[in-house]
Amino acid sequence: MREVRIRDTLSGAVQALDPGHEVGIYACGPTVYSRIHIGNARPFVVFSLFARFLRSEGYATRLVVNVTDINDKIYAAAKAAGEGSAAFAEAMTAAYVEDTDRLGVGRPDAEPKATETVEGIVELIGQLIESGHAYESGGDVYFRVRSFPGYGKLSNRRPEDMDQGEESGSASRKEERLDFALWKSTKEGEDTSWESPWGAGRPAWHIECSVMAERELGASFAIHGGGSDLVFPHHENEIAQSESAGRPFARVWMHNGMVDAGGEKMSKSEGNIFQLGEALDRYGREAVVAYLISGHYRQPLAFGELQMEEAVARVERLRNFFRTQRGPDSGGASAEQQRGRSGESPPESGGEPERRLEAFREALADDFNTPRAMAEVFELVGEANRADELPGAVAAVDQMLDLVGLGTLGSPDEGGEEDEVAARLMEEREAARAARDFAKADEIRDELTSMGYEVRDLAEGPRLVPKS
RNA sequence: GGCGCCUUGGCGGAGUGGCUACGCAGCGGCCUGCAAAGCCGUUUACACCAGUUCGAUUCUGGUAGGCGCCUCCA
Repeated sequence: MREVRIRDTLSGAVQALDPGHEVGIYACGPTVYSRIHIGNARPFVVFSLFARFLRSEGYATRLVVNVTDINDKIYAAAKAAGEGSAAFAEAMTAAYVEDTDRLGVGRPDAEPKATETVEGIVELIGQLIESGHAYESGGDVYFRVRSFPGYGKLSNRRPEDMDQGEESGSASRKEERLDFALWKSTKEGEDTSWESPWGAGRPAWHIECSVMAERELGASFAIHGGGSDLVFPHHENEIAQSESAGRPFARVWMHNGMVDAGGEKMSKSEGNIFQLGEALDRYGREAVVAYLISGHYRQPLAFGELQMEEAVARVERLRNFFRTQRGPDSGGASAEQQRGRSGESPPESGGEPERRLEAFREALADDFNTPRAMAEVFELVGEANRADELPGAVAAVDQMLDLVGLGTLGSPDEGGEEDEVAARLMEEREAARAARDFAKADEIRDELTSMGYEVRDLAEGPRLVPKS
């Protein structure tokens, strides 16, 4: 177990995780009012892989990613779709799970929903009212911001500079402009509501995360994560709600940068979105994951056709590494038989592969620096390609890639249905080549190409590769 | 206006007070019947101006430009 350090948004300092305690991670998930886009996938991938890395280092880790399924936009979107908002939210939640499943980085340990947390929310709001941190007004409940001296510490702002910016209509119910809603009374046209001491209504944004994080991870958990656009007001408000109620909250705040398209943040309201499902269809899951880890999680990441094609090429280079390193016969072998992780011996002690693997892990331990880690992978790939033999290289690369959700690249190509036909054609082609009948050999290659195969004549013999 | 971040070679993107990041693309080779894969070479990269320093892309100050949040947002 090595020391893992993370840059903390709150203190601005790099903090080492406490190996003595469970590392509870709460990462804000999506509000389910539409299909998610590439930008939404970034935190999902980053935190899933970070949790995977921590586990591999021996940290007891628990990852929680919530689903916010109560929200103004859900009512609006459901109405536009002519559906009930509950059914709409359920359908969108299912779509979110389906899309993120396809990323192949696993599911979080818990995925609580706002709709299943209302009881706890009502309880917390009650406590805040009792202690004077919140007040009821016309069926709504608001948080009294000036009652919490720490307000602004996460986003580094002074309350007097802020403006919660709600429409002037509802603002009149608040004591002060910067107070924010904890509970909203049911409005005209809203088809879901919950009973509360303040009448029928629903939780406002922010409060559900305070409750779900504590319920799943206990008070004072290790890491709270999410997109950098949530720092204010969302996370600032979570701190205010929880700490005002005497409940210690997250110890470290970890925020990922935005994915931007055309120099601007990708967001649903900007309309410059690229849906995750479409990206998966078009480029494949490995390329999408490889793209998302190609930059440091805290920095903005440029998105575009060029970037995705580059990710495809990068992933293909890694596939080629396994194909050539494993020799000409592995192409058609069964997947289980050729599994690198089980089959190949671990990297030799003290050898180059082991040094690269070590550097890879160290890069991840240093504020989860995935681009630096990937540079180690490519360095080792280059070294192995150059060397006649580099024992342990395949196993080391496979281990590194597995850690960042790209372990499938080490799997041999799946044989297609035309396998037998293709094999026979290959034999015919070899016969033709032996007879120096290259016209016929090229004809057969064209035929194989149309079947979706690429033919590579290696020094050790010919090789069929499914075209990606 | 307030707070924060950023400006690296054609593109993406790390990093460091003095040593080739890495990937993609281009160009020229090697290998090959051809092609692919792989390998080798390649286009004086660190926005600008000062300062600190033996030495700065890397630290300090300023200038210009960009981005994010301050309203829903991963």
